[in-house]
Amino acid sequence: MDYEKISFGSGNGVPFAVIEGVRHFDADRIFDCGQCFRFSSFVTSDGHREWCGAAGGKYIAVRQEDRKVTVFGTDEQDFYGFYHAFLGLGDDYGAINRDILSRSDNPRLLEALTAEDGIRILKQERWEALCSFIISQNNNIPRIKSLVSALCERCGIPAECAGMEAHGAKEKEYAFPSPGAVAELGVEELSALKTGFRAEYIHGAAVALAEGRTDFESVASAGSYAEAAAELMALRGVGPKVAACALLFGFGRLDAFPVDVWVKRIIARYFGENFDPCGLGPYAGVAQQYLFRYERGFDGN
DNA sequence: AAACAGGCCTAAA
DNA sequence: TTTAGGCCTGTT
Repeated sequence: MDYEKISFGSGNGVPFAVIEGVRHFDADRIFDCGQCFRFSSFVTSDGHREWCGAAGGKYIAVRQEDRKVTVFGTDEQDFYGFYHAFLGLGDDYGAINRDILSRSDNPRLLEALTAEDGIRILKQERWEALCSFIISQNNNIPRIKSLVSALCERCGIPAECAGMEAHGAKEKEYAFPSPGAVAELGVEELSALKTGFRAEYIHGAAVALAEGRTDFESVASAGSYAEAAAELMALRGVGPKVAACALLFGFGRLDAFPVDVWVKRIIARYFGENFDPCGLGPYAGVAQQYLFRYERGFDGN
């Protein structure tokens, strides 16, 4: 495992978890690589930079000091119930990196992995991941963030954030809304949130989930990547890229390999025409994130 | 001002 | 089966 010890405490009425001796964990790279849209960096009054946002029904703040990571806003029960997996701490990135490198001698991949080591694939909630990436199409990241945040404020239930003002929480913070809540909004209201042509995609997916016509359990237990992706792509507005992102970031399918314009460029330039992501093995999606972030570059917002 | 932003759908070869 | 346009909206 990639850490030595986890302990818990509380201060100023805020519970926290402390992960010590972490390796392959870089909060900046994790939260600033385009995989999630609800976290932003915040500098506390005592000068600590943290990544803060709502996930798992609560507002949390992640602070990293070298090999020590503190997660504010979670107690032991929440932590093992959600945030441990959310932060990818159940995955062994030392082993993942070795596996990736054992399958490819591509110099660009080695370079990217070396430069971007510390990225971990967040295990986000399934619907949040799917819905967010439906929204992402033909949008840039700042706008995706603002649309997702508008949606949460419009119909998400309040996220627990007591005592978290010192970590950048506003008076009210909101969890990502359930499919039912989004379905109830209707296409009109979704449109009013400036989601544009995606409004009917979002609504259709929300209804399919709420009615159980699309079943995430079934997607999660699909025998192959292709089957899982096909179930998601039955939804209007969900193509190969959005499905891959949902599976990678929401279902823990680390073999999912989203191909967007950047990755297309990377493949063309460094890998060649007959590139097959399957060749990168069961952690191809992790490799994709290394390559993607290395190529694109992020500046921390 | 025109082009583009982490795609997808539809129509047409 | 593959390939062009068009698409809401906002920013540069």
